[in-house]
Amino acid sequence: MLDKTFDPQTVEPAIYARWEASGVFAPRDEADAATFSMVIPPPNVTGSLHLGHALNNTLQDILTRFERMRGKAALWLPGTDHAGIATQMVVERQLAQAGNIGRREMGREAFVEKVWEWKATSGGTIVRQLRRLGASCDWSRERFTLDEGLSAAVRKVFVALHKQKLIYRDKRLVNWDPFFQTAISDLEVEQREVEGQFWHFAYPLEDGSGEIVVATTRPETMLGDTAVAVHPDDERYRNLIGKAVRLPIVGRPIPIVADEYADPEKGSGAVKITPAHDFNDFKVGQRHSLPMINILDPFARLNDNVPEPYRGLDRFEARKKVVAEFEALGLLRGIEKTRHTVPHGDRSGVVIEPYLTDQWYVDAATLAQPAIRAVEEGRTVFIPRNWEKTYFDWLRNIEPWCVSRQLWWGHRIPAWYGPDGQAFVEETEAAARAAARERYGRDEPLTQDEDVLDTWFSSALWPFSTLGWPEKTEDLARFYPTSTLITSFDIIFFWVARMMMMGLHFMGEVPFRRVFINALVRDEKGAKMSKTKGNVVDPLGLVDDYGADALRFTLTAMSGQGRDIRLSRQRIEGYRNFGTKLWNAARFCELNGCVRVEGFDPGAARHVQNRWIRSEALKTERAVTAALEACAFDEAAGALYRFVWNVFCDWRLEFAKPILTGADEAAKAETKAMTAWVLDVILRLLHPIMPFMTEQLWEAAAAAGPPRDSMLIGAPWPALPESYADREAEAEMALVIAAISEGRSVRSELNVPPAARPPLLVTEAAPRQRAILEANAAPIVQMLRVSELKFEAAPATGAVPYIAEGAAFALPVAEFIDLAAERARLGKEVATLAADIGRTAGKLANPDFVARAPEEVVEENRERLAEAEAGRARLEAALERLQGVG
RNA sequence: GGGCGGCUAGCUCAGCUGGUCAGAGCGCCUGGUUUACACCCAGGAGGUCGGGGGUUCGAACCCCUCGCCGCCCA
Repeated sequence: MLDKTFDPQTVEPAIYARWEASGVFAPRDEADAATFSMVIPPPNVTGSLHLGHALNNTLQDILTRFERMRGKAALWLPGTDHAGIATQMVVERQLAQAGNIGRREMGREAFVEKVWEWKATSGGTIVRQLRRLGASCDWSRERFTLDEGLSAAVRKVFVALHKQKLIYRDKRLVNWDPFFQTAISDLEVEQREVEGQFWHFAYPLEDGSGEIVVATTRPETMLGDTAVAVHPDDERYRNLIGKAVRLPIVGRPIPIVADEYADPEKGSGAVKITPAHDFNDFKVGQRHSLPMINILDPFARLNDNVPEPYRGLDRFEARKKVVAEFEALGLLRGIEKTRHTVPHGDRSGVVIEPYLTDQWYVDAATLAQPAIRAVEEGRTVFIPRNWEKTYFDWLRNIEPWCVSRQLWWGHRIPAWYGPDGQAFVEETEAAARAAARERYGRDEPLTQDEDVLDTWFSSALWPFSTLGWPEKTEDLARFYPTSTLITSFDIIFFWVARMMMMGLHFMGEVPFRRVFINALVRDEKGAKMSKTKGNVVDPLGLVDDYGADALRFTLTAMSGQGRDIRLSRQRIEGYRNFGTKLWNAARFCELNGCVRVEGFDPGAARHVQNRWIRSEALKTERAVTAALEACAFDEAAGALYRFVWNVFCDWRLEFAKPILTGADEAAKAETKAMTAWVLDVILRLLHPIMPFMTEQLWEAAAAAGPPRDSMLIGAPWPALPESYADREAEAEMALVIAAISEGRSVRSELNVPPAARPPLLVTEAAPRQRAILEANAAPIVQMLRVSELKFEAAPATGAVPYIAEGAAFALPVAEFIDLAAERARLGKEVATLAADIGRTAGKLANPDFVARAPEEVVEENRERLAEAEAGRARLEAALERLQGVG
């Protein structure tokens, strides 16, 4: 016997444990089964579940469960990402809080050991949380980007790309994060618009013949200036090109060069050039072979390349001092307020410095070409398609990817340097030694590169490294390329594009056939959730309050493409109620003996209501299947919601009641069996979205009737035959439903007391309609709360007429009704019909419409007009009779 | 500056290839002891589909333009 309500708190974890123990999360072994595979976007080991994860993983789980039920060998491979900077930061902070010695004092080896300790105890919280959500991933294949196998893949890829000259070491400007003292990639830089100032500085010409004014938002960089640039066509400065200015404070003479980078329209038209600290200036410096003077240390303090009083100063201190000194020298020509964009580290939040260092780069432009083609040719498809544009834009303008990071937590770069600085890039130290011996003719001491690789470098290999590459594993052969990737738009560049590049390069095939980009979850006011704003909603709190099923259904129903999700508790409550509704429907079935019958053939049903609900179930199955195949998750949820609540509960079960209490034993037996069958179909169709409650109900229904072959998670998807469709039954029931609905409206609008039981008169009906109404008299009587169904003309006065599906009905309720109310109702009905008639007649009166519109549309309008006119005539007649009475 | 998305009932959103397309849920209002369900049932009110222009026999849907709002890139 089912409890009064579903109790997710206790039931869900127990069900999950049973699923997990049963081994059903692993792909089935059958060799000839079609495969479905998907890798999880690996969350950071430091992370905990937020709503974005909840949505993303719910959708993945839906697909996995769907395909598993369809009999495919379905693999959803989980894992986590070592998240270089983030993890290092977490552990450093923890060490500091515990009063421990810092990372640098501790040394690399000891620190990395601490991080592993941390990972063992606190890492992977999120993986446990995914279980609470119901994620049916194959935990036996769980991976971590720093696993031995994945590390081997990283080394192999790095070495191979190096030998192919697609990875190289170069001295270039990087985005330097002074907080972490590491280089970061372009993508990890956030451009923030801030209030700033332009300081106008005068640089005296060396020959004393005047000055040239430059403006800057970063005054301290002037200490590293090595030129002033003017536009070659700028008349004002033409005669100064080739001359020099004496750099104030520093005293260094620097040349005035002609370069188109200088914009005559901006400021004075002259621009100071600091090649070692600005990306544009760097290019100018290269064009004019200017010296590049690095004036910063890794902490963004000024180094020994600046005058003594500035050495060791923080960059912002130095800025103030430079401005003060210019002012003292009488060379400050003005200060102007401005809004400008300043690069900030996305993790550290500090201002990023362009910084000249040696780093490893991936030749992304070359690797991007096949990645672009694959999407152009549709070998990988984005859903929604619009995102392809974003993908192309980025890949077509891609810059070299700086992959080295000055961190300790990550994959150490497999490069060893000889005494002369020669790099030997090999998968192992032994191989590097061998290579060195070859070059030097003897063993020389080698030192390994101190740096590690960008975390995204290992994530880029995720779709094949997790399947065992570089080993030729069975999994790799079976599951690569993966079927679908479900992820969020914000990592199309970081991750999706890079997986495409690496997958194509090393596997020769795209890493996934489809990329579904899911929505962004916001708070109910539409704001992006962020820790700093404090509006982050913890999904597990919602799971505790409403159950995982309710949260999953909510996220799914709201996951429409191209729109953000604004999540509110009210909404979740609504879908929790939906679950309760289903639960109660199942209780009804149980209470009324709607038990599954061995060998029951829905196709052989005779009773119109059973043929009808079978036909409706078929439509729903088709809609849900098509929606899930197309990743239209919200449509699947919507179709199920409507079917369960508005068809099955609102109508089917109500129709069943008179049969179940009636005397027709054959109809009763058929109705019970059909009801149980439909409930089973519902449970199966709904299972991917609401796995817990459906599993529970599946088990409960197994108490009676034939035994179950498996848990619901392993049950086959209902692929119903087309022969279950029954247009005739649908049309019949449409009339019955309309007769009841319209009749209810009449009663309600005229305030007929609920207890009143007038007869329902059918005053006009086609012979077929008459037969249908006769056959369905029982449910109509019960659901419309009338005494009986009679086929006769309405009495001259006091019967309230209404129209449904072209048939005319009347309720003789004269004694209850307020004539004014009835007049108002009829008046309104007539007005509605008149408006419709006006619109339709107008169309038909238009010769262009009749001539140009398709014949079927014209015909449809003719029928519509005729029906509306007939209805209006009847209601007007009624209105007239009423006038007579009133 | 370039690109993308949004602007439909009080709120959150559906409306797929132009022709019952003006819808749903929540909220609101009115009824309800119909033995599955008040996390419910029945009924109802609410919108000139952001503004303007155009294409078309016909536009929430296509085109142009303007206006806000959000995001991405430079």
